[in-house]
Amino acid sequence: MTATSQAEYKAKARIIKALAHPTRLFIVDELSRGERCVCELTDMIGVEMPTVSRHLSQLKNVGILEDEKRGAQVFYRVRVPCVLNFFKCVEAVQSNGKCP
Amino acid sequence: MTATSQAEYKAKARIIKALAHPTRLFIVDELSRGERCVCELTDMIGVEMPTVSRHLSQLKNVGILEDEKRGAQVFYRVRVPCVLNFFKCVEAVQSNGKCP
DNA sequence: TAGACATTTAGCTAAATGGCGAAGTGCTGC
DNA sequence: GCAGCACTTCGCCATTTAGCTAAATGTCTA
Repeated sequence: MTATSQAEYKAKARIIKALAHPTRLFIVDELSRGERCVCELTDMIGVEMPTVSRHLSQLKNVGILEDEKRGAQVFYRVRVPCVLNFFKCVEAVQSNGKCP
Repeated sequence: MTATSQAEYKAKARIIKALAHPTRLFIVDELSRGERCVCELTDMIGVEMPTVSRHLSQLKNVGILEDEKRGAQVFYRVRVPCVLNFFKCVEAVQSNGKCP
């Protein structure tokens, strides 16, 4: 593995890692149905707002989500919808191995 | 988020987490071109064999890879090819956000 | 059966991660 | 202007992760 391709795998891994957490997976799934503000997501998830905020930052920093401030609230939405395809493939891994 | 769906997200996150590492991403990419034994992969990657073996175990444990022992060697291959689609989507995240 | 090779497992350490509460920032409405 | 809400950042701690070396397991061949 060359130094260059090593750096490329690292960059890609960083994006996948952003999805590799139950709470962040829930967030992406929920936002696939439309934008939500941080407080709405916090109500749905069982953790404190600072924690939710940090999960959202991670997803935004790698480019999966984008945010928009409207008044005192910040609304998040999915910027790259194809990440939702991950769910189907993950289900294939979980069950029979037959890809969709 | 109900306890049930929490458990489901956790199970899915575990699979995605298995992919969320540069070395494991390289392994999956390399095995997409055909099976390889542990020593071949170790030669390509710049880390010790025990480390490679543990990466392989993680990918196998979640069901992404399967292995076959032939003589003294163990060959690994991809069990669920659709995980390769992740690469294209990750590239979309990296660039313009346009899904493939 | 002994020695060499391929792989996995175990034990250790350093670094990263995820949670919390407290504190800081910024907008809104009184 | 200040009280209150929405959100982010900070500092802390517990847990997990990834690497290493050493040791264990399994296979082949002389």
